[in-house]
Amino acid sequence: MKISRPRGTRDFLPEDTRRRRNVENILRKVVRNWGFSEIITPTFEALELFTLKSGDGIIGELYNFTDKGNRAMTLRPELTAPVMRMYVNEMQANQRPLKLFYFENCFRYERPQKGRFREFWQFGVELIGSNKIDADAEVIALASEMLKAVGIKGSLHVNHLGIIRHLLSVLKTEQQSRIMRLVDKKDDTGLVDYLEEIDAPGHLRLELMELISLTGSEAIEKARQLTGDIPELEEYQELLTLLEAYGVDYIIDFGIARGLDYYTGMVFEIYAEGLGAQNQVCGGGSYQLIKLFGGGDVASTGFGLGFDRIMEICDIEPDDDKPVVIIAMDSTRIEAVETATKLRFHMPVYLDLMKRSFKAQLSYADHIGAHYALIIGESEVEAGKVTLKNMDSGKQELLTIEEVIQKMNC
RNA sequence: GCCGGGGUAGGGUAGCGGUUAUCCUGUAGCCCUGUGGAGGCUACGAUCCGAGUUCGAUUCUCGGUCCCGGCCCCA
Repeated sequence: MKISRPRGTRDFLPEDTRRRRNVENILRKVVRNWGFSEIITPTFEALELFTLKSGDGIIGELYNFTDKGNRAMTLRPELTAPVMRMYVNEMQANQRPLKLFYFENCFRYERPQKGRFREFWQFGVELIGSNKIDADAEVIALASEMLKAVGIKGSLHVNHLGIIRHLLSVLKTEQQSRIMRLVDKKDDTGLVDYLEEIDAPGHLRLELMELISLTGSEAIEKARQLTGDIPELEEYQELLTLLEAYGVDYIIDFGIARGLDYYTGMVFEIYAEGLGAQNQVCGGGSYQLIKLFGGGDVASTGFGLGFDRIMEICDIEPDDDKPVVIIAMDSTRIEAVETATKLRFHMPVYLDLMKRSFKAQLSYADHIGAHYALIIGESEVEAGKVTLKNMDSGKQELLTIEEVIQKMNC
């Protein structure tokens, strides 16, 4: 009986895994250098954690189940909620800001397509405890730096929701969120229809439609003409100034809304090319979720990077790990094992496990792309040395094990 | 949940009603029991699943499933 892999999941072969781990570690290094600490949360959580955040509607998109104690559980579909839950459970007394990051797999019951899987990996950052624009700026700059570190050019779109919210403040809360969702989807006709439906004031319609179309260097000034001098606009300007100091290229985009109610101010998204319909590689903003999970009124800002999408367009290759292949005769197998054991403290070593002929062992070394073969035959054993053969040049020399270690630069 | 395009050895493919199901690559071994990469030889290995049409289906029809892309959704 042949069992196939579950839909939307992937097997990562040795080469894929090496590439992924490599990129993953590059990202980790960057984030650590920005002063963030890695955390791990459970692979499954109480279902309520996510319905509380996103509504019952998401259950259809979850890998949820009832456990043997009749508890409603789910594999995590994302990590922001778990991290906030962890904060509320364990870290409320910690000094702020808390700078946390994670790299974990998530699960969503969705139709797979390019850059979208049922099991996927998210690399995310959450900065908890600061509601200052400085925190927002640092988080955006970090996202931008991470992508740069793995050689991805993306376009970064930033917005400050305070401005659109100011404009909409005359409307009811639920009308506001409906509008935000339509803006997020870039559904202009839907938006016009809805404004008509709720009979929004004419000037508001015009101002809103103009605001969300604003982008580019003049955008702030144009927005000011629409809203007048408001603190949110000041703050936005301050954010942009900081981003320039960080050396981040950004695009002002009043059309970024992120569709969800818990975003409070700054929001951003990064798009990359070569990904088809799913071209967003990063999204984030400042939000208020901690209160929802029973904690205090603590602001956070963070983002998630779609690691699989990054891998799709990232062409960074890991360094060769210079393996050495030991080639022995049947009569020198014991010495070969002993030598391998010593060398394995210093380098990757292959030993023949197939009882192959001398020639076939050498051929194997060639096939796996080894740069060095180490010949241990009877004459080498007699001399108490080994023959190191350079597979590229074909040259070989008789050396002691210590000399081999030194020569291999370990 | 919906729409489109696809499933032939491990990978890449040809055949499109009757073939020992093609070729390349791969893997194991031999030619060649202390020197690899080339070549030759041998072996291994496939029609996604199930129904239907037919004397006969890899080929045609339907259903399922999986893959690819898109819609919806995107926390």
